[in-house]
Amino acid sequence: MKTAAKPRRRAAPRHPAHDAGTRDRILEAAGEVFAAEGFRRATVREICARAKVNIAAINYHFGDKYELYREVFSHFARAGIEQYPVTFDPGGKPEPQLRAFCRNFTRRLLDPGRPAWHGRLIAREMVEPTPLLDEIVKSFMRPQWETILRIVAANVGAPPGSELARRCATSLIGQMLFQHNCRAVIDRVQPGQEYTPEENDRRAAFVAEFSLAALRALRGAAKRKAVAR
Amino acid sequence: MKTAAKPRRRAAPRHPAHDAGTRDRILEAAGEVFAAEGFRRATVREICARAKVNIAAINYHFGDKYELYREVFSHFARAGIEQYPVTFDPGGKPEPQLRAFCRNFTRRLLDPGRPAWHGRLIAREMVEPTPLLDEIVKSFMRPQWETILRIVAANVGAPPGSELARRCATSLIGQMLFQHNCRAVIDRVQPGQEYTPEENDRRAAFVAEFSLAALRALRGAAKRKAVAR
Amino acid sequence: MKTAAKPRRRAAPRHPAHDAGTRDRILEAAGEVFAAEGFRRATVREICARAKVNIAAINYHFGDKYELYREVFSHFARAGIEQYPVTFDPGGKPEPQLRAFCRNFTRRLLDPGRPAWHGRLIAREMVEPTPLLDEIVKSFMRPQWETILRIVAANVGAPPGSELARRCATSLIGQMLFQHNCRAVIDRVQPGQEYTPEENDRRAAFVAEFSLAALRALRGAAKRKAVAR
Amino acid sequence: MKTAAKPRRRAAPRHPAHDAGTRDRILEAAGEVFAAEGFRRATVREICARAKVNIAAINYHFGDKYELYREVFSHFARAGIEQYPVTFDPGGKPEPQLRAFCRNFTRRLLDPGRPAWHGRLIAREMVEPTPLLDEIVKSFMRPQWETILRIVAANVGAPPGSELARRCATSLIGQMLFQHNCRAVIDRVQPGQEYTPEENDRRAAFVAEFSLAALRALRGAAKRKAVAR
DNA sequence: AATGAATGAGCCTTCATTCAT
DNA sequence: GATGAATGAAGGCTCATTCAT
Repeated sequence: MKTAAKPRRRAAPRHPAHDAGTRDRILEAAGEVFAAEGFRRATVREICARAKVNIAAINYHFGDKYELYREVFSHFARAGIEQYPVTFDPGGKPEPQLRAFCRNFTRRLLDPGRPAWHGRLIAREMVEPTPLLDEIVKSFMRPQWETILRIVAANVGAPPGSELARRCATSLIGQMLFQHNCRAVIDRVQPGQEYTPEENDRRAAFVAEFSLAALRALRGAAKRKAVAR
Repeated sequence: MKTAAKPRRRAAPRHPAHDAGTRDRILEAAGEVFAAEGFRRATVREICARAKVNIAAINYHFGDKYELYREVFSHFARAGIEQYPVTFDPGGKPEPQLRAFCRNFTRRLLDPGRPAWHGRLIAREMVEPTPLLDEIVKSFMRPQWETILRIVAANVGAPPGSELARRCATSLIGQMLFQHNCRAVIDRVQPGQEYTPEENDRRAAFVAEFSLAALRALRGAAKRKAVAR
Repeated sequence: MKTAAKPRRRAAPRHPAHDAGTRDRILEAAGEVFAAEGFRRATVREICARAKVNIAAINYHFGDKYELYREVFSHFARAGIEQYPVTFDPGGKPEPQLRAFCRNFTRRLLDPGRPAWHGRLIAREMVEPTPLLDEIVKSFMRPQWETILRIVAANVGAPPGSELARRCATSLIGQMLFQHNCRAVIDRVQPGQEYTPEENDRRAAFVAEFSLAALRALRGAAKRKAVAR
Repeated sequence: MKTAAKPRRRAAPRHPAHDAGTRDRILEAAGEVFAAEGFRRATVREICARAKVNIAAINYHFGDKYELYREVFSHFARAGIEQYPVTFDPGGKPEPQLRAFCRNFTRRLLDPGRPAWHGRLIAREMVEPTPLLDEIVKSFMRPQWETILRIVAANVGAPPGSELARRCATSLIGQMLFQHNCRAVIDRVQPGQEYTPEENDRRAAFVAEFSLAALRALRGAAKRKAVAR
């Protein structure tokens, strides 16, 4: 992760379909390891071992560890978004949209499979930022954040740009991220947690209902306040 | 992080007013660095440099890096708890208790001062556990978790052991921890954040109101459901 | 000297004629240093300096200092045994066998050349044991000890399992090992020692004659005692 | 163990009979540790811990670790020699003298008690010499070596200065030192060894008889050779 | 006379990276 | 296109020693 230019970074390989993909195997293994360990704790040796490639392959294909990390991120970005989209339909009913958002967001964090890696990479990045964070924020988080803001805003009956909407969205996301980032503690304080898809969906559903209850109440309060004025 | 006993660890210095306390300077610097970087990323060299002591001083006073970490934790534990207590008064009103809890918990995480390091150490420990975590859970988190559970339970009208109470408490804590752990992202997505004591209290107040609204609604729902049966 | 498996240890290099063998240079230098200093006092820095390789090369090729040590041991074991074998021929005459054993054993300890390192490593291990000792005893010493016991037993006319044979063999080996392990003292008390191959053979011959005289006498005594009964 | 002069070394303490002897406690503990571990592996921390004195006490009383080692050596020299003397009586019978020497020498090496430390220090010094060795040789070993030579010479019927006598004496001592220095191996190859005083005396007796048998035979051979001329 | 505290050199190891096929 | 080998920086830790009471 040098700050200076990377003189030795190669472009994408000239013959991308060579042997079923050394490069792809690395991306796969790296996704796994980065998602599980974060950027810093992940080691290139571990990644190469899992990908069954030489340790120099990372440097050859990606330049350095950090560039690999970037590639991994954008490589899984598409899969993650396609599988667990966050969309806002102005004509749709607000509550189901929020429920869907919670479900997809939670799956992205807690499901063990590959498409979930993307969500986990972002979660990691929140806790342990790398220089990539700025790019992620610009290209990825901000748009989704706007979407979420609109969903929440529609539920709470306040403009997406309002402080109220922002705070509500923050509360909503915090509840879900906590369940992933702090799993080590949750599992110790409340032993016997399961992370089956069904149980994860129950978690998501609870967060949705908890938050919807809050949003409804706050919407009412906001209205009453407005009326009172 | 040896598993065997540490025969060489010293007790507190006999001449506490030696020269402003090398040992204390180390604890101070270590608190700073551990809170900011976490156990693994923190280096003893950095800590010693900040404390302006020789690198071997850590070995002398604490045995090794991990024992220093433990010591830092318990050193700031007292200050953190005294300053920002979490208590439950069975005779008190549930809602103010929850508001007080939110305020203290948030301060412990977001205030820039020293007594807040304790909260931050725990937050770090959640994201990047060390063997200390098991001890912390047993001696520190579990009791506080029980307290929080009771506060939440009193608000939602369900027994502290119920799944409902547990899920609500999880949601509550997640909202607050998120604001600390993911500050790097929040500050980028919502630029212009301030972390003055006043603003932190406002954050706490919002989480409290958001959650109280949810709890009230869930309490009603639970009751209605009970009646309906 | 980890107890766990060493996943990262490499097999012998695929391109053995790389540049005269970094790996071999390390083994050579390590043999030299370990034989001269013992495991603990030998430093990887010294070894790498002599081998003119980077200090991390040891980690790359062998995992850690202790694994290097093991490798050095077995690397020189073959040479040492092939060059200076210890065998027992049941049909052969006992006395020449004992003389040959003394000659080979002594050469293994005192000859300045490389094949003698093996004997010296074992001599070191006797004085300053490492965990490797248990392995050496099992895989290497015990078989040779049995051989020596049989040679001695044939000379003294007692079964190899008898206490007499064991004590005699111990005396025999002690005489030779002393000349290597305690060379520092011998050279000072009896200045002017030479360690030419010829002189070493004379040492061996004396130990053989000294011991044979003793064995013959003990054999006679044992017989007479047996007759007397 | 600097080679330069020791500027900070204190003379013996001014009030030697202060409190039952911090200094003596250090000597005692150091004897124990040095005898068991050798100079280099022994640590001042371990010694101070056993002596229950501050770690700086060694420096205060002895200057540095090496000077302590010297003091320990000469401190126990007297006790060792008095308890296990090596003497030669020109009028005495040679064989009992050799038996006595073997017994005393072996006790000095294998007995667990304090007076044996001195012998063990010397044995250590043989295997792992320090600069002290030269002094020991001059002041201590050489005289004893002469005595032993005379005993052996009287038994083998050759002049003490002869090569024969020297070689015989070397063989004799080697047998005994081996049993101490290489105990780690002996115990593994021949499990079940005991080191009771009685058993140690049996070891000594065997070495004596083994060597006496050899010496007698060599004496005869030497005579016959002389007659033949 | 004695000590707790502090020091600096040195050790083994790990890691991402780069060299030379 | 791919790899085994090699590198240098950095990290945690231990030790004998010295400082300042």
